[in-house]
Amino acid sequence: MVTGIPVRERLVDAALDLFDERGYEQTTADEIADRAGVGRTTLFRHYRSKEDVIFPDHDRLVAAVRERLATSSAETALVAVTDAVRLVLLRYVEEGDRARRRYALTSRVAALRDREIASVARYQRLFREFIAEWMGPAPGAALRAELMAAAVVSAHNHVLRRWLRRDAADPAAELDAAMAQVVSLFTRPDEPAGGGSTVVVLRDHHDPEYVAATIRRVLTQP
Amino acid sequence: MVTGIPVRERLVDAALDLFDERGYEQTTADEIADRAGVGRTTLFRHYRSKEDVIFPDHDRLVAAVRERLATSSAETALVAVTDAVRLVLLRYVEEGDRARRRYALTSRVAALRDREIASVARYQRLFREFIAEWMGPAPGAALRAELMAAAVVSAHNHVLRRWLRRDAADPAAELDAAMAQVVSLFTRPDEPAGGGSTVVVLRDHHDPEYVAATIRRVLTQP
DNA sequence: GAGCGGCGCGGTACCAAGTACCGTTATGAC
DNA sequence: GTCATAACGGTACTTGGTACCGCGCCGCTC
Repeated sequence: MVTGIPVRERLVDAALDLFDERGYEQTTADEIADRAGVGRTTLFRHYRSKEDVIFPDHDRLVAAVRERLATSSAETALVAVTDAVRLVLLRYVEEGDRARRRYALTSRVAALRDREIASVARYQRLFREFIAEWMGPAPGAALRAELMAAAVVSAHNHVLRRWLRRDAADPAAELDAAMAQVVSLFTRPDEPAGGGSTVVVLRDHHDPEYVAATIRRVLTQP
Repeated sequence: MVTGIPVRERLVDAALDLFDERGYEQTTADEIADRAGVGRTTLFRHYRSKEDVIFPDHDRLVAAVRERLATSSAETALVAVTDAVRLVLLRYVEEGDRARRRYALTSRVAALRDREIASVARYQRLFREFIAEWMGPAPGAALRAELMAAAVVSAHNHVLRRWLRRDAADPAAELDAAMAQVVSLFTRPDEPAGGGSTVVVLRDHHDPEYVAATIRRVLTQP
């Protein structure tokens, strides 16, 4: 082969192009392999299935999330959760245009949408288990953990979709704000009932202006 | 045919039995049809896919949920949501043992678990759209609606799983309690800040004792 | 009772995803 | 030069799912 572009990349490009041109179901694995200049066998050697070609390595990302969650104490649990979910968001954002093309496909093709949802559910499960362990065996904690995990993932999805639709200029900041809202939602009832305390979780290397802006955003749109 | 049992039922029983005996992937569509005493064509005439055999008519249930949500005003929105999600729970509970067998399968087989998750996501989408419309175009409402829809579905899943594991004697009551917690979670911040108001949403035909018990449960395990 | 139209069913053939296996080629170590 | 390894391609096979055709059964009409 003349091209220096790796096989995996060529396959992804070929698949995305063909899915756009002819639709997902109408595109056969042979055609993808042909356009990428490889055999059908090679396609399935690199990707487990036809869907897998356009989905990133979720397994690796799930592992990264698990790792980030594992390195945290009880005090830093919420920071770990926020960091971990930001990890996922940034992975998408790094993909840039490719993530947007995938989003356009998942919006049209039910099979791909289901696949995406199943992937997200794995993150949610991770968060649920982590939060449940963090909350301990108190009565009602299991439900609270499940609700909070769902909220975390939903916040992520919300911001991600906004970014995919080009409605979010600074997705990381929006995620921080959304996560702050989630955290406040689930920690407020346990507060001393002072009425209106808000918890904001941020990474440690933001500049003060950014922190101020984020806090302002959280407080002005509760 | 001698048996008076409908074909669809025979297919479901055959599929569940075979999945238990040999596992899901190891069971072929031919075998299911054979055991049910019909041809392979007939199987795919009644069910769109091999998975579909053991999953209930989600389409019909989704339609029922949509219908229940549609018949509600702004004041009764939360009651409609609670009723609708209870509709889904009770549909599972009515299935009884069959739901439990399916649960055992979805716990083992990744493909079936993904399928189940995708189905649940459709309910969640319905709730999200309904709640978003109910909340209106206020800033931050879209996120709040998404969080609340996720919480509603999670509450349902939590109770459902407890019932499937035989940990819930009265799933309807538990769902009421869980939903009350969800509603309070998302309505408390808008309250006059009196500190500790709890909203309980119940069906209108419960007897007073039941109402009292539910309220007690909600207040004692916040 | 003869015809007749709809309906549920079975069989065959076909398509495409995914798997298993084998042969080929290139690359690099010794 | 030889051998080992890894990546690739081709062929054949299994299986889920679709399309199509033909058969038998039931009820209806005349």
